[in-house]
Amino acid sequence: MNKSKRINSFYKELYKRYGPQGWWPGHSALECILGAILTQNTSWTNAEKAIENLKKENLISMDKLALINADELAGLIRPSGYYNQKALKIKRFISFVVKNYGASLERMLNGDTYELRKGLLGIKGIGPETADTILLYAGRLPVFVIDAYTYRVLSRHGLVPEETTYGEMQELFTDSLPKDAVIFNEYHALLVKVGKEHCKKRAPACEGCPLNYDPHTASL
DNA sequence: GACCAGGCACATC
DNA sequence: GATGTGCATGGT
Repeated sequence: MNKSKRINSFYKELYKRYGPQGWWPGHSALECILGAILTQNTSWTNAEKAIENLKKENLISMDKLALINADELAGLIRPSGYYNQKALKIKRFISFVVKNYGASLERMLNGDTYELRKGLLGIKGIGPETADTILLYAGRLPVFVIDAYTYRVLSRHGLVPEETTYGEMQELFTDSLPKDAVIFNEYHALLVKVGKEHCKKRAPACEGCPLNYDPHTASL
């Protein structure tokens, strides 16, 4: 079985076992974007607490976030960790949208995807994972998100070598799957799910993994 | 108390 | 190019 087929059958197997995840609908594009920044190297539950604080203050708004100062913002997003850094990241992102898209997320997300990705990567504090998360989850654009779970689950199942780069891994998914944001969303969510349950960082390779995937026989 | 959690930038060799 | 470090809270 070639690489693309493995990527496809792995998805089918995960989907069969865990079903649709319906992940991260988020109530708005802006909320998804804030979540993408706030969850950097942080559990989603902590990022969620920070989002709740912003909601309480009615701050999920381009205008409000443009006006608030970074220190006050930092205080509100404290539970997400790295709060001083993240407050600056959010402010820089807002400035980017104001400057380039007249403060309109819709205008931002409806332009050329490749150009937008480059622009997002130009913002200090937004790297490839965060940029792609914004494109996929806020923009519903067919861009595959690679994260720590993706690396771990795929390498432990022998689907890619350990040293695979972000770009290489993304290319593998992009070239193997239909270019569909819904599938990319589901697949990524399923990888996080199985990663959390059966592919923990310290545990020996895939102890108790229900997938029982053997890369040599490619039995999936 | 150590370790982990849906990263990223920057310094140094 | 690889490797190390700061950023920080909250759960296990």
